[in-house]
Amino acid sequence: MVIEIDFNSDVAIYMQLRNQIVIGIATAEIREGETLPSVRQMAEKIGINMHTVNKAYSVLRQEGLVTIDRRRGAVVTIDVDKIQALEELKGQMLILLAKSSCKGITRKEVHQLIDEIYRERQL
Amino acid sequence: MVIEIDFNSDVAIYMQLRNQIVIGIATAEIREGETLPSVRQMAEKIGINMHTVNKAYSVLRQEGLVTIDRRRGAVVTIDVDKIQALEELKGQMLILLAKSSCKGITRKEVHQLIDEIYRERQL
DNA sequence: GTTCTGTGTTACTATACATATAACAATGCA
DNA sequence: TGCATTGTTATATGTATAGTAACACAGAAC
Repeated sequence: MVIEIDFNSDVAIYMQLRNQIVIGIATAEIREGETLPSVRQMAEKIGINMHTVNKAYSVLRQEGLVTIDRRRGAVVTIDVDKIQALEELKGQMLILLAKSSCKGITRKEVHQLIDEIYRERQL
Repeated sequence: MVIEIDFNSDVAIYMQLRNQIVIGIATAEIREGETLPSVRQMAEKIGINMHTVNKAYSVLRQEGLVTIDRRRGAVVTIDVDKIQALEELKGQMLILLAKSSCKGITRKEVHQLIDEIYRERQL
């Protein structure tokens, strides 16, 4: 799994990493039960600090996507709480849609964009 | 326009304010050409610091939703760059969809949720 | 014209978060 | 046992968030 960090982005490094791992899990590039590289390995691979990787893994744990264990490291273990996930999605989606609506993007275009993303990324 | 801030949220206050103003513009509760309350008025109304409001307004300016002028304050002036808006939307939507997909939310459910949001909030 | 009020802006401060370095503690293997 | 690898803790530093106080400009009131 290739991970690319944009150091000029205003998105925090640990968040960029978290996002790409989430995408990796969603696209089955990383499967449930598999172990993520150790914080040191991952850190060296992408040229950031071990601690920043640790933070990303912690966020993933808090989001119920991995479990962390001193022996095995971070294992992809999805804890599905669909109701909470839907609520969360709704709140964040509202903000995205509102901004888009201001910019003249229609409901139809949003639906098309979503299908496009599912198709392109094989979600 | 009623604005509510959750001081226990992990979302920054200025971002919560920005979000609610974006929703206000999207739902035409605030129309193009109208002026937002002055930073002091808004700050007092919702019980936060003037400077935090200023930050929210600055973000809105950077996003091309308002223009700021020492005389008139913050005026809703939408600068439509649809191509850029679509690109931005796509990037953020991908992350949302990936997370949702991990949690077992289907493409169909996403489409339904979007229609639900448009209906409920009259976007 | 002068004063007063209201506007955003700037300077400065305190706190929290993001990121990094170094040392630590626990586990597993040779 | 001794070594290597794991996540963790302690500490430091730069950046972002949020706040207080003082400023400078524009317009209204007088």
